[in-house]
Amino acid sequence: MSHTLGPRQAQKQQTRRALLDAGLHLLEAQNLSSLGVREVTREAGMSPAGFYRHFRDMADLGVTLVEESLASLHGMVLAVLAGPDDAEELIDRAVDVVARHVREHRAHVRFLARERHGGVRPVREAIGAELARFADEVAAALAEQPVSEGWSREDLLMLAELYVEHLVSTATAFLEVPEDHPDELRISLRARRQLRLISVGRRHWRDS
Amino acid sequence: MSHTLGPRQAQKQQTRRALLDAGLHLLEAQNLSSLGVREVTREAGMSPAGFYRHFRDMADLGVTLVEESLASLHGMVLAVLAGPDDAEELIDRAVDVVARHVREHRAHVRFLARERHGGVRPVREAIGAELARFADEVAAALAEQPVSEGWSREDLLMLAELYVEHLVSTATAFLEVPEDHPDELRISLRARRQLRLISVGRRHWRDS
DNA sequence: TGTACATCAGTGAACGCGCGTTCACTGATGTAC
DNA sequence: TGTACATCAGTGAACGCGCGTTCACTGATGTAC
Repeated sequence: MSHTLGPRQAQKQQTRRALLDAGLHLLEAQNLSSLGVREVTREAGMSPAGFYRHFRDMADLGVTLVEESLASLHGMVLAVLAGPDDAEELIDRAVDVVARHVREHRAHVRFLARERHGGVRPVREAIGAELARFADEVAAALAEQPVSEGWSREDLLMLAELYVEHLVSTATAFLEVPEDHPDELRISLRARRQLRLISVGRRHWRDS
Repeated sequence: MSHTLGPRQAQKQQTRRALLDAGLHLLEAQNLSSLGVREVTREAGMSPAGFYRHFRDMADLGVTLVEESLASLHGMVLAVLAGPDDAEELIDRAVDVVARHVREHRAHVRFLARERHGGVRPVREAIGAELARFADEVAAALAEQPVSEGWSREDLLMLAELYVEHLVSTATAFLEVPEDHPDELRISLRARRQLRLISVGRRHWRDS
């Protein structure tokens, strides 16, 4: 049960959120490895020392951001995969879900793209672990689809990893274009076409 | 003609190289956006002020690194694509070329992966432009292959972009594993299998 | 070849500045009775 | 309900430090004659 927090805890959570939001905002224009404690607290409107009531250091704040960055996408993509069998429809829905996720969580997605190979080890590793988990779940979802009959666990995982990489690269392509820019359509179409090609390969995998 | 440089110019080039190497080395553990002028000059064994005889700022040094980072891979991949028609053989060679490139230019590849979505705009844009050019060249090379008969320019480009993304993600997968680690084999096998799947899709693209 | 002057890569000192972290503090919230 | 004490989120001052950039300099290299 989610028993209501006392005023003290509620205030603390609010400050914590302000710090995370301030960080997220500043990270649109720089890397975590150059983000400063004073910079974040200034943006959040509090004194520098207060930072340490919430996070040990910037890497700690970063790891928290990783956890919340992939959360919603996870569920939505898996829901799509559990949907209709029709390949075309599945592809369209998957690409739409990614496009929407980028539109609604732009800063989070940018953060993930930026820090996935970034210079802060704990954050990099957290992102890697999340994506690996995601690929496992996608593999499990693929296994449920009729097309996957006769596929080994190993091949399903390599396919899932191909899909996850493709999803990530599609999301980052959306990021490279300003919001509501006409190029968004070009990116969607290309992503769909690539997924269709992979889908064709999948159907003819065994008999070739 | 490459007329020999006088001692003065030769010395200058050597210092410049020392700065680039120092930067490259330091960037194994951090992002460009947190790399300092004093840090690089200290590593290169010279005084801070000397930096400005070679680069306007760190972004300038970064753009130089981008240019030299993709140079050798470019040529090698295109050479592979112009090679034998046999898909299996092509795939094996391509993956080997990537694996070798990562082994021989680890710091450069890490730099590209790290700064591709990093916080330094000119560098990010330089990498994006290089990769776009690379995709164009791959598309042109694909057009020469018999399998591509009947493919539109547009579809060839979307396929080329899929290949380039896959190449990049394979390269970064190699980076995530220590040098000469047994997992390198796992990554190679997975990459080959994924390329094979794409190749199957390609062969059945039109008649599906 | 020698001489007199020009160039310019790299130096070392200096500047003002913002950084991360610590500390004792304060006052609102929580708790025990 | 009221009172007396405990907790602890956020403050403001202080610290020592390394930063980017500038500047006048030096001495080796280049060039004109």
